[in-house]
Amino acid sequence: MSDKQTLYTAFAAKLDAAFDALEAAGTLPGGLSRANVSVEPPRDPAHGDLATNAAMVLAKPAGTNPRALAEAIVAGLTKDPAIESAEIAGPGFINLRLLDSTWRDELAAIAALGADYGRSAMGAGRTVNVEYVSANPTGPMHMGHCRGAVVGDALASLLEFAGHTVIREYYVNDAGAQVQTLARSVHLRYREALGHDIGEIPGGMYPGDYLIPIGEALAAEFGERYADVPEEEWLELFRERAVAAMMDMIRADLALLGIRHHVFASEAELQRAGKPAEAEAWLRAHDLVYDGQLEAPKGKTLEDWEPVELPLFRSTKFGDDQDRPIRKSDGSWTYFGADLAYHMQKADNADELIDIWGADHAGTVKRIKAAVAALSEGRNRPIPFDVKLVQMVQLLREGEPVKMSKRSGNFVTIAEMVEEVGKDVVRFTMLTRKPEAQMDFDFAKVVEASKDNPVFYVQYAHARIRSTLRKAGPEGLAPSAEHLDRLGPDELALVKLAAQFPRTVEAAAQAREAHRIAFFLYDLAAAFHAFWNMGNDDPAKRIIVTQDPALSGARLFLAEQIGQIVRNGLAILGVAAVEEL
RNA sequence: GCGCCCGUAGCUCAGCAGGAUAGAGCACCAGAUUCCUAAUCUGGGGGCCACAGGUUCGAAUCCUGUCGGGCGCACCA
Repeated sequence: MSDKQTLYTAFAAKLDAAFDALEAAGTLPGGLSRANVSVEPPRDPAHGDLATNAAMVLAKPAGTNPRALAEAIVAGLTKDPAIESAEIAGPGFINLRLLDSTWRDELAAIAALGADYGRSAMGAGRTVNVEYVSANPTGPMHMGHCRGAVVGDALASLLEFAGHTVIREYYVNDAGAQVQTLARSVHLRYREALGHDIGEIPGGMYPGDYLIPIGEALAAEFGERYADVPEEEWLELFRERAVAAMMDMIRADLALLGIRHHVFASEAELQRAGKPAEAEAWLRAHDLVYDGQLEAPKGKTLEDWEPVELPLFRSTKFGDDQDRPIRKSDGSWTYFGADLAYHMQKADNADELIDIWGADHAGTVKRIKAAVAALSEGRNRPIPFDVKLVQMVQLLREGEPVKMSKRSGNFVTIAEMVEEVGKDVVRFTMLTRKPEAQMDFDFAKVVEASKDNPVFYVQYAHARIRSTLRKAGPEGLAPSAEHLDRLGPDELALVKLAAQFPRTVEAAAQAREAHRIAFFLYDLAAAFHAFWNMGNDDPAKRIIVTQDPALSGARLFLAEQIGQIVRNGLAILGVAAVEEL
C-alpha cells in the first residue's frame, strides 16, 4: 500500500537513505540506533516545512558534535531535488523546505484518495477488541454512560481508519445480584399490571417507570401464573425477560448516538459455558489461584468483617496490591472471577484488548490487568491490554448543575440529551476534552452558534466550503487541478496543515486518543476561516474571483480538499458533516 | 493509611510518545465593519507549566519526593 505513505514517512525514508550514504562514506559509524530520530513539521512554520533532530540525537554516539554532523547530513540531503533548501538552526535542528510542487501534489493526492485520505496501514493484520459501554442492563442509558460510549466508539473507528480490524464489544452483566433485583422489580410491576396492590416500591428495588410496560407484557403473556408462587419458579424467567427488554432499550439508546456493537457478550452464558471454571483450573495448575484469606479492608472498619477462606487469584504477582477472590463463599463467581474468564475469551479472538471504563472503576484496573498479564503467560503470547478511564461529565444548564437523583430514578437519559441537542453535538462535545479529564456539558453552550463552540466552528467550515462550491457552478466556475501553480503562500499554508491529517491519525491511533482528531479539525477549521476572512478585506483573495476562472478553479479545488479532510475527520468521530447550517 | 487520575494565562482547555521564543478560545485593552463570502474581523497585554530534586545536548512532557484537588479502596457490580 505505497499510496498510504505519508509525506512524512517518505521523507523519513529519504533521511534514512542519507544516513546509509554517510555510513558508507565513513562519516557515521555503522549500526547507530535511529529510533529517536524524528521528522516532523516544526512548531513554527517560519522554520520550514520539515525539521529533523537527527544531528542532535546521533552526534554523541557518533563521537562528533551536532553542528558538524548536521553539515554532513545537509550536504547529503540537498542533492534531493524535492528539497528546496536545508539549513541548520538552533542547537542542531535541520530545517527542510520543500518545493511548492510537493504541496500541490499532496493536494492532488487528497482529491485522488478522497474518503480514504488519511487511512493508514499501521494496524494491518491486527485485531483489536474494544469493549465499551457495558452498562448494567437494569435501566435506560443515562449521562453516566454517554462519554464512555462516545469515546469508545470513536476510538474503535479511529483504529479501523488506521488499518486495524476492530471488534466492538459490549459485556452484558446479566448474571449478578443486580439483575436478580431487576427481575424482582419487574415481578412487582407484573403483579401491579394484574391489579395487585404493590404499595410503594421497596427500597433497593428499581423504581423507574420504564419497567411498567415490561410488567404489563408479562402479565398479558402469563396472567396470574407467577403472581403468588415462590420466587424460584419465576426468578430465572423474569430475569431473562427483563434483561432482554433492557438490552433492547439500551441498543435503541445507543443507536441514537450512532453506536452499534458487533458483539454482546453475556456473563450468564459465559458462566453456563463453564468459562470461569476453566480459567480457575488453568490458574490453579499454574499456582496463580490458591485458597487463602482476604485481608481486612484498610482505612475503614467493617463491623461484620470476619476472615473467610476463598479462592484467591495471585494478582499481587502482577502488580496488584492484594490478591483477589474469584469466587464468593457460597461458591458463586465474583464479578472479577467472571470478568477474568471473559477477558480470556476476548483474547481468543483478538491480538489486543482495550476496555473503556468509567473512572469509578479505577480501583479494579490493577486486578484485571494482572489477570490479562497472567493470561498472556498462559497463551504464550503477549496480549497488549489497555484500560482507558473516562471521567465523569457534569451536566449544566446555563452554568447551573442539573439536579439528578438516582434514588428516585430521575436522571438525564441519553435519549433526552440527543433529543435536545442532537447526536452530532453530543458526540463532538464529548470528544473536545481528553477523556481522563473531568468535563462540563452545558446544554446552552453546546448548541450555541458561535465561534466559541467547536462543534459549530468545524461544522461551519464544512458548510461554508460546500456553499461556496454550490455557488461556483452558476458562475461558470468549477474546482480544477489544472492551475494549482496559481496557489500562493496563503493557500499552501492551508495545504501544509491539511497534509498533517494522516500523521495526526497515526499519532492519535498510536496513543489511542480520538480527541486529537477533534482538535485537529478545530485547528484546520480555524485556518480555513482565517483564510476566508482575508477575502473580506481583499476581494482578490476570495475563493471565487469571477474574472479569473483559473485562479478560482485552483482555490475551489483547494477548498474542496479541505472539506474532504473535514469530512474524513468527522467520519472518524461519528459526526455528520453538514451541507448548510 | 494505601492506590489511581489531575495540577499549564484571570476562566475553560490543547500541547503532536523529550525539541527551537509554551499555544487556542473566553474575558480584558485598542482599533475595524454604510463594502462583502461577516451566525464578525485585526492587533495587544497577560505564564516560576503547583513546588523541589534527578535523568538528558535539551524537560510542561520521563523518574523520585512534597503540597493541593478529585475518585477509589467488599465475597458489591
